[in-house]
Amino acid sequence: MGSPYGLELVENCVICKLRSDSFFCGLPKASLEAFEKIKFTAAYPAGAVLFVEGQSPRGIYMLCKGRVKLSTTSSDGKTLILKIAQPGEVLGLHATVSGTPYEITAESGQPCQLNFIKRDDFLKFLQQHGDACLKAAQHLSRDCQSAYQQIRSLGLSHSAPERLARLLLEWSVGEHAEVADGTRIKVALTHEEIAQIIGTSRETVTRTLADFRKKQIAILKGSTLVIKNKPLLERLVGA
Amino acid sequence: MGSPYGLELVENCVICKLRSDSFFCGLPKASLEAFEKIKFTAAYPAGAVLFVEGQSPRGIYMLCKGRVKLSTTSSDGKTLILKIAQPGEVLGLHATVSGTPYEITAESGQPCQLNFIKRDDFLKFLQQHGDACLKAAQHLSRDCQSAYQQIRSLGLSHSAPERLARLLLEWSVGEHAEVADGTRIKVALTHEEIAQIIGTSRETVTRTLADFRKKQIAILKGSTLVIKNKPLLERLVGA
DNA sequence: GGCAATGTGTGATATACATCACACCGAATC
DNA sequence: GATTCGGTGTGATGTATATCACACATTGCC
Repeated sequence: MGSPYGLELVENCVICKLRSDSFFCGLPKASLEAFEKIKFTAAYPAGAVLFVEGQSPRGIYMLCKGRVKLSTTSSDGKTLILKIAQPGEVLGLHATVSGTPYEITAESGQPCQLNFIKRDDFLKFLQQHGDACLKAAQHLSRDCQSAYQQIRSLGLSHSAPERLARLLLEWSVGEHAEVADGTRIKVALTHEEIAQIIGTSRETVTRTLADFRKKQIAILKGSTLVIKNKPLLERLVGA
Repeated sequence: MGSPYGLELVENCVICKLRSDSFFCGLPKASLEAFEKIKFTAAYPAGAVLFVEGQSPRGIYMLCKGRVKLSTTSSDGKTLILKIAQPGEVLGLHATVSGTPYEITAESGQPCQLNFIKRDDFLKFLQQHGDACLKAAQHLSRDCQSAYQQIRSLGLSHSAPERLARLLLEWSVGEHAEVADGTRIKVALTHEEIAQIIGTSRETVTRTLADFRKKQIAILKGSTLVIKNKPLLERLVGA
């Protein structure tokens, strides 16, 4: 019973402590047991590539633990990050359901535990378990939503500061800690990666962050972000 | 038996000539009859607003006939067009499935026939008919895909000409006619609307089209687009 | 310790494009 | 036939930001 990449593997979904309602594992017992039968649990190191855009879909990956970077790259090497997937998200779902190639690339940002399910098995599973199929539809809806949100951010904002402000605000609704002088958030991203999320250059991110710091709006130091003046951020996005 | 807005309404899905596999109406008989029971067929004039971003979801609209413009608008009035929906597409599906507000606005570009289904009825329908639920998942997958495609276009391209070229190429894979001097395509969009699709200004679209015309790449005259040099267009997108 | 490798800070320069401004054109409408 | 009105063509101008170019900081590694 090893623990590869420092992860404690949980093989059995029924007794798994990572379970949450947003997971497929939130399913009733009958479906969960069927899920259990077709899944392959595996651990991946940081930097592992789960699938690459253009590949035909092998199946879905359910993220139990860790973070996975979803991105797309242009022919000239420019990269755009679509999102950083959190535990509970299902990766490769749209490609698997529609049967068309993955349009995005998935790469683990840190050691991860994932459940893989082969496409055929998964489609059969969806056909036989209506509740699971509905869950799948809900997952897809959420993917659509976050995609639309990013389209808004890229297409409707006039400036890089605006997009950065929008990103910081998005982060602030997730997990964070309220401290005396603002909201503290953990971000494990480089300026380069932030640039790839908001579709700008690394230098612009650095400069804009410097500007935010000078204006006491928000301070990013190492991997801790402190938002000091949320109202001002909200003004920046034109809300 | 009137024909509002010049449309011949088809009330019965089973005998409907508009049916195609991509529709919900491609379902087997049992499900189709259930669908039939809960749907409301209606016709809308050009310019009718089906739903507005921010509204909580009333239900889905299945587009039988006509074109519907899906867009999103920023607080300062700038509009971005996500897509022009074609017959067979289901509108408002993600919001209805996830129960979150519509993030987009749907407006008919011409007289349309639509089937409306109330959210409660639709969710019950999905629960009871696994095949329909799978279809819904497939629809959502396709929505995701087209959203990702637009994200790529907005985030990874370096210039407006590149994005316009990409759009023209997208159009050329749809319905079109091969003529002596190129590929002829119908587009019922103004420069303004094209600008809103590729996220640029109206003037830039006009100028870029003028440039394409001068270089004998593509000519847009009225509502007919003729692509004269497809390879060159492909070079522009960096393919 | 020294030495890569990786990330961050900052200036100078060039340029694509938004924006403003206005002329023009065709199609409705009266 | 005149007149509005929505759409198109085109010039002038300003600005945000990409890009290049380095210096500096931090980390891990031999």
